[in-house]
Amino acid sequence: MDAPRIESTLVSVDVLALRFDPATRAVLLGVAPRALDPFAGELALPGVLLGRGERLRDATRRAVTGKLGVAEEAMTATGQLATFDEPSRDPRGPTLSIALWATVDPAHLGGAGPTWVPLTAVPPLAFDHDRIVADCRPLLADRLWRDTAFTSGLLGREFTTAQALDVTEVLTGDRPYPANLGRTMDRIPGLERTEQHAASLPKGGRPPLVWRWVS
Amino acid sequence: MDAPRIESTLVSVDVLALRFDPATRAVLLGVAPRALDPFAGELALPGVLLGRGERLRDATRRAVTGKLGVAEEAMTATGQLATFDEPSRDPRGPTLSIALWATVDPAHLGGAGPTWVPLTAVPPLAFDHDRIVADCRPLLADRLWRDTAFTSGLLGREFTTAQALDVTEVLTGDRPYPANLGRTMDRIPGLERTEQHAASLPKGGRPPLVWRWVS
DNA sequence: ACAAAAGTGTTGACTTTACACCCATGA
DNA sequence: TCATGGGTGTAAAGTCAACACTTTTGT
Repeated sequence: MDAPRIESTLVSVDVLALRFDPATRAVLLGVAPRALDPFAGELALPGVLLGRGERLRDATRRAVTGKLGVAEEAMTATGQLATFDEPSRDPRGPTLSIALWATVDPAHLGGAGPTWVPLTAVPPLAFDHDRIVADCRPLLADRLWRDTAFTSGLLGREFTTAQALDVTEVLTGDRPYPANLGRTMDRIPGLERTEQHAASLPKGGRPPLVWRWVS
Repeated sequence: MDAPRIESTLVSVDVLALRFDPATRAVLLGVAPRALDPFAGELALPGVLLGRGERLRDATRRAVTGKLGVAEEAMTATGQLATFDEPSRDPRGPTLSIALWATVDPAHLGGAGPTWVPLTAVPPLAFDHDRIVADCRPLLADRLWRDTAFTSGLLGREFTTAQALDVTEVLTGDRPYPANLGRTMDRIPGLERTEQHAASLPKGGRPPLVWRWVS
């Protein structure tokens, strides 16, 4: 807090960019092959060095647009997860890593395809990113249905019960009964069940309800 | 994550150093008057600039021993809370602040007295430290009885039901029934009720049970 | 004995979980 | 009309809050 006596730390922002894919019923994590020296060519979380005076949210945006090639408008929400301070995590030297989540709306995805891998089957990543993903998974699960920014960012403004079931299953590890999840969602302020039903599924079956965020 | 294009951010570590005082039945926050230029003389959370390659826990230790004059052995546990990134929070320039908690054992307190203020009545602090304390309060309350390192650090290796009631009241805002808190504690792994009873209270009344951490 | 404060047992309300049954759709 | 899968209602199980009552101390 006083005069810097030693050279200050580098701070990187590493992002868990998430989107839900209704077709494969999976939550996908955005990763990109590294362009430069350490771990060049290997997959890694999108990350940037935090600029002086830069806000975490802006750095997150920079990482997702720059490294993943996702359009700015596609980013729906962001938030903090945790900080990783292992000095050896970057071979170039000690670097603090602040992990954040960001949700991406598949509808506004540009053409250039970043690599999206299922959150349930993340391949080995560069640096300590495997550990970051592993440590942050329970934090993400905890946010679902309790942090509305996160939940609505992931599911979009409108979604069906079936999609809600899928997302919950991926993040928490088990699939709730549809009835019970419906009651959970009924208790969430700003979320309402509509009269609409989604287009029915290829295999038949009753078409699911559509839910919508209002606030 | 690549070559630094802009000057990197300064990172400070600001600590919510907490101890429980059975005599006044209060949770106390350690603060210290600032020695140097910005806000000199005003009270502030103990904080230091994070050194290059320094671990957060070490910086926390440095802040608590250096700024509060608390002995190294008195620090019982530490943990992360949140990161504050408002660029204008430090008049000297943009500085990231990582807030952490640390628990201090009153038994090992040195002679030199830092300022301990009740967590329920924190005076105005320098920088944005008022905001940090306000934002972190619910995070602390959430950790009680769920994070054993935090809880045992705050209450010590042995404590009475009465003290547990007091700490819970300060952090959560209302005082549970002794019976119900006892049942909550029964469910915590590593915590056991002993056969001992504490010395009785000045005003009379039944002496409370002693609880002890085992693991 | 009385007041104070902690501990015990129990009850009712509420929440969570589970499941049997009903409905809507494609094949 | 059958298989598929979501929706409804409900009942059992579990959790939580409240309180009457008992126990142990100081005065």
